[in-house]
Amino acid sequence: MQQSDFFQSVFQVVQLIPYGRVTSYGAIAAYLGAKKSSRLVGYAMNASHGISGIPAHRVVNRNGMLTGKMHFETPDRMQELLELEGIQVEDNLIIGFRDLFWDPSVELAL
DNA sequence: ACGCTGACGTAAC
DNA sequence: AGTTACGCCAGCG
Repeated sequence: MQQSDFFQSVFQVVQLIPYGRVTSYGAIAAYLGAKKSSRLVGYAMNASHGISGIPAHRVVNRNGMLTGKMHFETPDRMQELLELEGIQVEDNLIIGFRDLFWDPSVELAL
């Protein structure tokens, strides 16, 4: 494997995100037991470009803001994909983010 | 081989 | 309550 185990874990969690739901980098990092490494989660997403099945558009920052939209094929692609899943987005901010938030440490840890 | 940057988040001031 | 600084680790210049 080229990517570190941390990266693989991130990809796996991201793929587990249900349709119409979103999560944050920090939530994934916390689930992996490295909340301080939240930056690595975002960085892992950057590596997900060459991997299929990684809905990076469902991963946003703690504010529910589409900070990484600029890294997609097109800056508008991320918001577009979210709206297609029924998620309302305005000014790069997910509306009802708290309600759509999917926490792996809660949904998976159970 | 070395250093800076970067899809974040928390702590400190 | 708002702003600044730091940590984390991999990728790239």
